[in-house]
Amino acid sequence: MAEEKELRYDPAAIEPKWQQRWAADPKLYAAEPATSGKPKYYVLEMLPYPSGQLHMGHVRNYSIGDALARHMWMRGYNVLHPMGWDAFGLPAENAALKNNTPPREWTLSNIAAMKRQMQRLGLGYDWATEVTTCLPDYYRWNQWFFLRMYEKGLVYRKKSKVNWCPECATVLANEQVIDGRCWRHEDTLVEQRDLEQWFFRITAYADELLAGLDKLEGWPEKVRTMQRNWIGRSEGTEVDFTLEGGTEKIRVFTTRVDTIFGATSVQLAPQHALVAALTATDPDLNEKVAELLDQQKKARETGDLGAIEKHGVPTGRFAANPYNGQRVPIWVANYILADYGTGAIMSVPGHDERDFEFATKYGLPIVEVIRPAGQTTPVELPFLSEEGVLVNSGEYDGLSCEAAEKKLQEVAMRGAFGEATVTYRLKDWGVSRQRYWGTPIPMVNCERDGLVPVPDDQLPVVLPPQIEITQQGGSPLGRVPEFVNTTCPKCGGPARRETDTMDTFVDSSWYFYRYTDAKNSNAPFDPKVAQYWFPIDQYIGGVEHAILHLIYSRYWTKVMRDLGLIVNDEPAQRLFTQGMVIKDGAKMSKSKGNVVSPDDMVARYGADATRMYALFAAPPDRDLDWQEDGVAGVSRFLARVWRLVTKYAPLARSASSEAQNSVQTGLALKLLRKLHQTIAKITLDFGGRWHFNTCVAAIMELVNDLQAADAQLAAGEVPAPVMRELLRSLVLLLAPFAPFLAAELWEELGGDGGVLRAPWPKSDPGLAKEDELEIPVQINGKLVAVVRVAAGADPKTIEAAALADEKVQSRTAGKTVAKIIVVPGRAVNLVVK
RNA sequence: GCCCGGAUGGCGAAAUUGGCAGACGCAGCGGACUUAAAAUCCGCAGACCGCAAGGUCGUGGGGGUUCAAGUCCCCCUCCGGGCACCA
Repeated sequence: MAEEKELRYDPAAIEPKWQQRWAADPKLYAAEPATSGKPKYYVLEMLPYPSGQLHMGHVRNYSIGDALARHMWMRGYNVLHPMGWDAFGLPAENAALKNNTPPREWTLSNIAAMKRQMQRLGLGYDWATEVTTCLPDYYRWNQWFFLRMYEKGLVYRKKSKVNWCPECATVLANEQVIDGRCWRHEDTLVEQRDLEQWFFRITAYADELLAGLDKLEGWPEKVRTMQRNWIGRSEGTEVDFTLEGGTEKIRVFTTRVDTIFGATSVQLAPQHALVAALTATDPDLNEKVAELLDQQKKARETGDLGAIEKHGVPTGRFAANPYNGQRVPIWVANYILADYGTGAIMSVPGHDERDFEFATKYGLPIVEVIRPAGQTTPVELPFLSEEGVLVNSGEYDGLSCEAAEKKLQEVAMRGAFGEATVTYRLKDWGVSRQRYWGTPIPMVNCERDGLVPVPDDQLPVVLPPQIEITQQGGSPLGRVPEFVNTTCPKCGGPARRETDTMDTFVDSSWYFYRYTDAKNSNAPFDPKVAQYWFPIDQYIGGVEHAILHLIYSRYWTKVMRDLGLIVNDEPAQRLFTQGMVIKDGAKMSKSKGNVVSPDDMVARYGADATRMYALFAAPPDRDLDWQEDGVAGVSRFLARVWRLVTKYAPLARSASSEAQNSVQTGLALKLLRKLHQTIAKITLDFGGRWHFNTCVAAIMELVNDLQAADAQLAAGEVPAPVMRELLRSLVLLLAPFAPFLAAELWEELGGDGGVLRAPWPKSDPGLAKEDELEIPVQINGKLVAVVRVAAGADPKTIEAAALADEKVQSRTAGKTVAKIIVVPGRAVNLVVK
């Protein structure tokens, strides 16, 4: 009875046992110092928000990273594999409102719960380097960076139109507004408000952020494209049109200055500064402009700005084209964006689709100024190509578009009515949040000295621990007098602290540097240590961070480099974005009711089976369809491994020599060959392709082969040293995917030092090579037979073998073999007529 | 509209350079073991025709290149994601 029990694979017994043993060995997953002499490898999964529960997306993300980390440890690398918590943010305040729990308490207990889940999953993190962004020893460095950036002119304050989410009761960055809605509240329309805000000058690095993308070859093309679009660099020309009957200039931005002789109107955004002046005396016009503004606002709110119907009103005023003095009407239009370019455009209906649509609607003239080279008759309008020559453009006629652009820019510069410019879609990063649970901005406002930075020796500006969270608007910190009231660091007089906190994306912009030196209380990190570990060798996370986090952290890296803290230009060498976890055709979410709890899976099948299924069900970059039956299947497989290894472990342990020294023929050779093929396949995949689904499949094949030979193995047909190599290697191959079972079986096989420090098996190409091959024989491209030939057989031998085959002979009898194609090692094809 | 992915059995998927389509797993069917069941083990399994031997068709659709196409080229459809009056 006792024996029978022992033969059952019982993850509920094995896994907690190893979890405890690992917890008792804090050095196990710890990185070694730079002096270790080993090559370094920094593998990082994106740190989670401590919501309280891991979801399957986390499990998948961390299973990928942990498999890689374990593999690299076994390959002898000095591995840094840390974990932390993106612990500031609004949900903690919402929870405080709902449950009357302080945000700090709520957050820290969630962290404890999720950490337990991670440990139960057997994820190999070095908890000594854990980073929790809501603790003062971390966020003081956010403040420190803020001050350094302030000194460098990278932080500034201005009153501006900002995105306001009524639900969050705070400002949002542009990056946090999706289709006019809040990124956290899909149903909540974002409002525009005028507020004094702190900004990070990310646009100062726009060009470098863009250029750097070309060098990030280890990043998915998709992410690079998204960032390129987001930065939205556009080269063009700014040109001043002169207001008729006034001195004002109307500066327009265009990427097609070569078409300027075709401009038949100037279009202003409803918010354009000039509009108010032009409409001041005309209430009727004023009302119409208000309508345009309203349409634009509505379209922005519903997210389909692109589908807005174009409306415009003529102002009755005119402007002069600076190149030829031509008089064109000034309109106000709802499709002109105030915050892009100069908020004013020249309308060239002959060569711009939108302008064409607008001009057609309102009966404005449409003039041809570009024509395909060599064509003598007018071209059909609108003609949108940039390949052509100028017509109807006075002295510039006959120039190519490209040449005309250069020439016209020069003329504008000389005439001081315009210049070549670059415009970006990217805006500066607004970081002020009117929330409590975030990093206090380290500035004070003195009645005498104005804005004064908090000196370094007064950091951190600590968040008051006890605060009543209410739904009142405005910054909660503003209602805490003992926080607000302070003295001016400059004059010692009374002053008020800044009460806004920083966007939580500040926290995650540099957290991965802190891991390298997490306990440092004198600096954010030691530059020498960071230099050793950076850039991150492999960063793994969801594609949803392609713009927000991944652009901010690239920016931060460049700023830190210019502050002299680091030497790398980019944070991560390689980025991997894993697919989503799907169930029943939809992304797992509470609202869809299709959430599978990792805890349930672990309780039912164990951590190994849960993790291994997450790697087996699909390649990591694709979406994964969660099917619980599949987890059960992986669990059955692990049980099979367990029975097989425990059954033959005594035999393997009895081996007194290495497998190389024993005779390798028959079954032993066959199994060793399969083993070495499997090692080669998996090792190759870890090198970058990462199709862990096929790695697991390959291990299954190996186990199937061993299982099929069970009777012969039991009869002792395979010598002990070979069994030892087979089983040990099997366990080592399994170790990155099923760490608990591997640890247990490694011990069972008498392996010492723990499986994580055991060297990754090496494939012997001589052993892996087949000595006989099956070659498909086709006739006119159709498979008719398979012939066996020696591995190195020359084409003649293969051809002869193919022709000798019975089926081939019967198919070719009485016919002419016109041609024989032999691809050695691959195929034979007979062309028969 | 533009830019990325993707479409292969009942299901998740595999095929790394153009060379046996469907590895591996799930679900299914049959068998062994068992009084029985569970567990385990062995076997079958793309579709259609056929008792069988065997044959025909088959990787979203249409065309093409090639001795040979899931894979390369052209056109189209559908699904997922991103961007979108950005002048």
